[in-house]
Amino acid sequence: MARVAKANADTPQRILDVAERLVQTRGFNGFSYADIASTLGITKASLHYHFPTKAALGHRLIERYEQRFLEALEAIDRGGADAREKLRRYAAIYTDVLRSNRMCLCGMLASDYATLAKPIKDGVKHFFDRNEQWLVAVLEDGRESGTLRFAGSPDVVARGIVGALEGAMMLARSYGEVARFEAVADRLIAEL
Amino acid sequence: MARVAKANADTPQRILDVAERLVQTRGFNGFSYADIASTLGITKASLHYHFPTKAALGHRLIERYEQRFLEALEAIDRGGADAREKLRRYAAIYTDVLRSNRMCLCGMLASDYATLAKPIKDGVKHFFDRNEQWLVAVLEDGRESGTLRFAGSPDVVARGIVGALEGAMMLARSYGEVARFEAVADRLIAEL
DNA sequence: GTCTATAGGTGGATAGAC
DNA sequence: GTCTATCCACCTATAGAC
Repeated sequence: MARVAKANADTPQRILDVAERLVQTRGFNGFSYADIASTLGITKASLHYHFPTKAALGHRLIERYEQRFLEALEAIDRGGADAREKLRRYAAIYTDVLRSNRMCLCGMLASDYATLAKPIKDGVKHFFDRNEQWLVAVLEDGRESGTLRFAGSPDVVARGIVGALEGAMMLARSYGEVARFEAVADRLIAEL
Repeated sequence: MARVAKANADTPQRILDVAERLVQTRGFNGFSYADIASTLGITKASLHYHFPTKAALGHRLIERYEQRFLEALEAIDRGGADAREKLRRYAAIYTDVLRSNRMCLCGMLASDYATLAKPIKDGVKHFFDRNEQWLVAVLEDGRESGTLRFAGSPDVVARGIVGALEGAMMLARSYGEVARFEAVADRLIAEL
């Protein structure tokens, strides 16, 4: 017989949910196990049972985030949109994150980079590598089909897009103005 | 009679120098008074004499950083270069910071934004406001003189430039590749 | 203006009962 | 798997001698 639905998801997932929000809003050095514990109503000791160290928690956080991000990119690919519309949907992922007053998890970790453990550093770079790869494919497709027009290598353009969206996101969040991000993102895509 | 030159600059400046580097590399929550003290060979108590609280130190840090940044912009204005060359020199400021393995101080503080005291938050926004104002003037001048060509309002373009440079800087620093930043910055300016 | 000493709190992390 | 209790290192900050 199927288990009766629990009111709460399993504890590791709930821990990751809270930790993810904290990293996205306060940075990796801006929260503690005590913050997560008090939010969930459990003790710090329980957290350490599921994630022995903060570095281990951070590593799992990044794995899950990338996994979900890649799934979102695959969903865009399955949508059958043209290259320009794919870029719009890519930017819309950022907009959605920003609407909840959060930064991109990896954008946040990129600024904390110097203080992070090696596996987390590698996770951050891997995330951005995958983003760039996806964008390069979209840009090449768009250029070939005549949907997009741009000078220079798709590689540099892709890096420019990721950087521009991450940067615009960080600034818009400081001002508390999502519209700031949207205006910049719209223009960025319109220029291609 | 002139004072004999001291081997060290006055203590407050030396404290600010060290703290600035720490914020630019590790973020505001990634360093402590102990880090500054050990670097300078003085005690934490002495630091508190010059800067009572960490927030006060951060506030002074941002004031000094903006002051120097504005001086650099004035130097560009005095150089008599055309609008495009002014943008190149603007980007070169970022490149120089990045070469010393640092992030922009305010870009770093923007990611720590949620954890900062109000005066520091205001300082961050003020810094970016001034950047945008300067860029808008350059963009308008470039458009009128025919040196630059771009669609949309100078305001949005200016915000796009600041965000793109800050974001590209943060990513390039994670990869430890200044060239990554330069390629993106060059293309950004070439597209105008 | 810099020191010693310390307060009072919080950080990540562990041992062992239940 | 969660708890109580605890460790110890570190945090920001202050008091008071020199």
